[in-house]
Amino acid sequence: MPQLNGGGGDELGANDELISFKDEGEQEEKISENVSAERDLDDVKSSLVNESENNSSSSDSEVSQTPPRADRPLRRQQDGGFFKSPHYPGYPFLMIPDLGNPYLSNSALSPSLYTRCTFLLNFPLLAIPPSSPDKNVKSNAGFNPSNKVPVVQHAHMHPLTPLITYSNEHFSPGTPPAHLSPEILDPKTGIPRTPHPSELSPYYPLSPGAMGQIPHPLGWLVPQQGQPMYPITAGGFRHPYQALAMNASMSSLVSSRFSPHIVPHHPHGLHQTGIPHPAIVSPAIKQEPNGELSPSPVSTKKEEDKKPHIKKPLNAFMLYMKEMRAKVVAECTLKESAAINQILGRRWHSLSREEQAKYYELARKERQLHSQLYPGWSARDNYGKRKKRKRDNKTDSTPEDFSARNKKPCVQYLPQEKMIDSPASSHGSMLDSPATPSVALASPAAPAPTHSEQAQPLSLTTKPDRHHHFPLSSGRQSTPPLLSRPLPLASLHASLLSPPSPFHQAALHSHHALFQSQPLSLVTKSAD
DNA sequence: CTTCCTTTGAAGTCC
DNA sequence: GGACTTCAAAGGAAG
Repeated sequence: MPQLNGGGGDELGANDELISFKDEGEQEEKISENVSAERDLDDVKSSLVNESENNSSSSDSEVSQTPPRADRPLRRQQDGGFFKSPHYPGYPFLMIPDLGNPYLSNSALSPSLYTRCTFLLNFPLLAIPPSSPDKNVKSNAGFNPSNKVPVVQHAHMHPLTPLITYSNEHFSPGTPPAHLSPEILDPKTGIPRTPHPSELSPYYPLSPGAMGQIPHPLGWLVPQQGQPMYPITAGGFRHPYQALAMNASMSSLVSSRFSPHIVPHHPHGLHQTGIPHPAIVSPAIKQEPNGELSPSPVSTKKEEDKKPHIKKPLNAFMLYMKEMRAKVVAECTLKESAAINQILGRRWHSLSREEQAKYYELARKERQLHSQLYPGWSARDNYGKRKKRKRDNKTDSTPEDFSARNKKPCVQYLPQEKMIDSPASSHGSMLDSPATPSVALASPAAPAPTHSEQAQPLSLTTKPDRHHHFPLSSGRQSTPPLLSRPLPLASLHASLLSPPSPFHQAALHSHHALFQSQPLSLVTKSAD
């Protein structure tokens, strides 16, 4: 359990330490790679175009390509993939695929597999000279080349803010009241108390003045207009969270902002705290999506069934996924979450320490808040709520078992290579928490992508067998990953697996500039 | 309609 | 304390 910041702002210092080592070579490497990437861009483009044109008669040697859907790129442009995710925090620019990154040249992706990725075609931003990312950021802040990029963005919007939301619909980049800073409940007394400065995240070093401008990191707690958004039904509010009590005028606001799913109108829909936290998913409500919450005649349900389902707080990776999914989906025609998640998993490993640290910090706050909202909640409460997942193939999984379980053979996937190791798997996720910078510093920068992936066979399904490097890590992956259903992963553009591009770094730069007093060396370098 | 897939991390259980 | 299990999100695919 990550401890709270012990030393008031120490984490910042820690982050600085983290940052100092970071990307010294990586960023330069990226830059140089980008140079060469430009050189390859034409090839990539032409390759992409050619294959896009020809993929209707895709080669039979290709890896299980799903039938090409000519409508995909067009449709995506029409419906606007980015807007599909209302929470998408986005940066005011596109993440330009790092064509020179090791994933491109080293990954399991064949260039011929770009076919399903249309981002190059969809994002004319690629034509923008990469010389001045900052300029691009500004100049493109309101530019929406394909109606896929959110152009309306609060100037001070925290890129990660929406991640805090348990449900997208709760988030609104409004201006939170300063009094809604994370309220700390004394775990013993249950009495709200002002959080000690050391308990506040370094990522939200918000002065009281700044609080009025920057959306609350815990967005779901903060409504538009700076009003608390806890819906209170009559007598429903009996949470010790007194400081979060809302005035009566909120109910109307809440009613308009919350769907019936979220704003239950009967006591059963409320968590025992009286606060319909977005993490709460009431089974009863789920059953009546139209909002008719009339007491079920079948009230014979067990008390447990009536309990709202309090979801687990999202971990760092989940938060990252929520943010990045839309981007990946927008950049690629792939829609299968399983495939997207593989990409995201790799990109996660490719994140720098401080980038991951942000999510770890957010996740820590999530857990903290979650534990405050639901003091008695335990992850165990949700055990068994889901259907029993089929047993992991890691245990006594024999080839027979595997083939029996899986409907499709994965013949096209090469045998799992032991060395397949995602770039950052060298320790990336082992970065438990920013609170333990010493551990994080123990080994050099995560990304160092490479050698191992260079030899990686043509398969994206080769999930890094971290076990080889982290015998202490979860045994979940103790056996080579087996793919039961061949996903068209190989058709992903390698760049989707790449670490954030310099443009992304620039976004982080902007972000940090807004939210941190100290500049990050990493972005400073990248700005060069 | 339900389950699977896939990812990482947190937290739970079991030995 | 290590190994293992479950669940969190997501949405297309498959049964």
